[in-house]
Amino acid sequence: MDIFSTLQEEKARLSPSETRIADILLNDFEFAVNASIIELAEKADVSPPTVTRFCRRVGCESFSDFKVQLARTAYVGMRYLRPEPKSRDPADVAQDIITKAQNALFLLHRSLDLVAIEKAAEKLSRAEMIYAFGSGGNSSMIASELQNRLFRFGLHVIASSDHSMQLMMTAAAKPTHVVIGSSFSGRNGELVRAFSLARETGVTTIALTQADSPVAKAADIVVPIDLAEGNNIFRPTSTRIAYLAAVDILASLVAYNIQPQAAVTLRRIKQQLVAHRDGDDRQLLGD
Amino acid sequence: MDIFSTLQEEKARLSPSETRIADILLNDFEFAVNASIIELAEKADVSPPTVTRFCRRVGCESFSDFKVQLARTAYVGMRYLRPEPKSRDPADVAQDIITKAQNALFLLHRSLDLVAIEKAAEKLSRAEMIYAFGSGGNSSMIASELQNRLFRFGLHVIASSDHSMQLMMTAAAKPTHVVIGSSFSGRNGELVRAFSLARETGVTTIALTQADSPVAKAADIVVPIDLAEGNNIFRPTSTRIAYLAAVDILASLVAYNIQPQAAVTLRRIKQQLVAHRDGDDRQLLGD
DNA sequence: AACTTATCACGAAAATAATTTGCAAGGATC
DNA sequence: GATCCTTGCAAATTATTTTCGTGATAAGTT
Repeated sequence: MDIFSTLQEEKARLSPSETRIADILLNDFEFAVNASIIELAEKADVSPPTVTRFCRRVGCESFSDFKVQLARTAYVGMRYLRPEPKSRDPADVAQDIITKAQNALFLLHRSLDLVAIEKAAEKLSRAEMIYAFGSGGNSSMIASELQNRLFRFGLHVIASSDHSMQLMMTAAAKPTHVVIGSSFSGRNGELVRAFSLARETGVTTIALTQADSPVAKAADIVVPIDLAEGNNIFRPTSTRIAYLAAVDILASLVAYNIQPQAAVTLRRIKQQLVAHRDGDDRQLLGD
Repeated sequence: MDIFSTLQEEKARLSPSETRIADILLNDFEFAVNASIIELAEKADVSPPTVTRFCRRVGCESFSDFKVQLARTAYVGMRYLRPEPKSRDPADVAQDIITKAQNALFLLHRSLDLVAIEKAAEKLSRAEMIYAFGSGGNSSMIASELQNRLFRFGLHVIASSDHSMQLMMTAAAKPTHVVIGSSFSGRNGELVRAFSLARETGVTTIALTQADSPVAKAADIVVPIDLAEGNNIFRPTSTRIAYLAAVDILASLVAYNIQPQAAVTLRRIKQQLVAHRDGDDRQLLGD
């Protein structure tokens, strides 16, 4: 699929010469994408045929195919090997943040559990009422985001970041309702409690959280979001961007599921907005 | 710098044969990155040398350099030319959303006004009080995000998505305060009013919005966020991801500006959280 | 223990394929 | 009609792959 995963998997089984080639890829990637097979071979102290064999080994047709694959994944998939921003220069900070965000999306995409997300979309589409829970700044944003996205399709959603309210709402929920909760850490004890309560009443629960975490274990359907380590805890945005994208995918699937109803509601919302603004209908739905 | 910008710029000056090559790149990009120079030449109905010349024209050393460049930018920078998701299959929907999000980040990075963003960070760092305004679901999220990020550095921030409150707060603001507002459409009339009011009192105003829009014109410092067309108005997330990344960059710069103070506050917040949870201190700051 | 035999990694050289260069013909433009 | 640009042809160059053979290591055999 992509070279770097393959490299990771195959690493152990590589021969000494091949290992030297792999090292060059990891250490001097810029050189590797621009080099010809001969230059690469020389630098790795191997013969060109060995390079060709290496390419085949990691799943490419040929050396040129290999270079294309390399260049393609590297743009997003590779840079996270780069540690912290080089300097405090705004350009570097920006570059660093953008790269990490793109990388978070890349990793999310790779690890996405489509079956779970489809199942979740299915449940949400049929829900008579949806409760979106989350706390702590990040997850509360995801909860409002769920509300913001789903009400547009004519679904009934209420978001809450208030533990007590969450419990009361869950207690009042019926089996035709759905509770969906987000927890970046997976250790939001109050959310676990709400999920357990829901389970007693037969209310379906969906969690957007780390796999195998307490929150995940308490939910019926888990949409796992596991990003590799290295996310600076003081800079949560890249993780959050991954969550947002997951919500986006979920909401889009829900929209497709309930197409006609969603279209009508969206059109009405849009008419309101256009009338309110200056008649420009190419603008986003919601400022 | 990257091929697609060059292509955009050069497009008009290309000869007929070169135009045919360019068309293939745009229409059948997958073919183009995998093809050899001969295959590409055949498909474009030109001779291989013409392809080589074309590569030079768009700023590459050679054909292979060209392919690397192509593969490199294309992964994120190109796919937005692809219209809608190919199908409703979850995998396609996910791929489409991730690609668009990455692309939004790519475009943001390219068009970022670093000078403006640095100036904004400067003002925010020194502000005695910060008001973060935004409405409409998307921008209100950005406003809370600003609050969520900046309070962690020990700054005094209050976010509001309520027009009347925004006006009252602005009226009460002092010249040492800063008003920062977000508007995706740039046409939030109430925000324009708040900005104008602030200007009368000498309060600095910062806008995160489309360049040259009414909101932008009303602000002292504009951090323009202009993403190319083609963002489905029913799916605002990719635009919002760009805004979030912009906020992230802004907040990081502010953090660097006020380093010691920020570090102290962050540490205290973290202690609270760790004590409250199970002592695991590698988790994100805020769930 | 010594001797096959098989297997594999690897490089040299040959064969093949791809890419570039030089040059000339055909058009367009002034 | 002169000039410039575009383009393709063919040769030259360069890059890549294949083939084949060597040497090393491991496994089996006497």
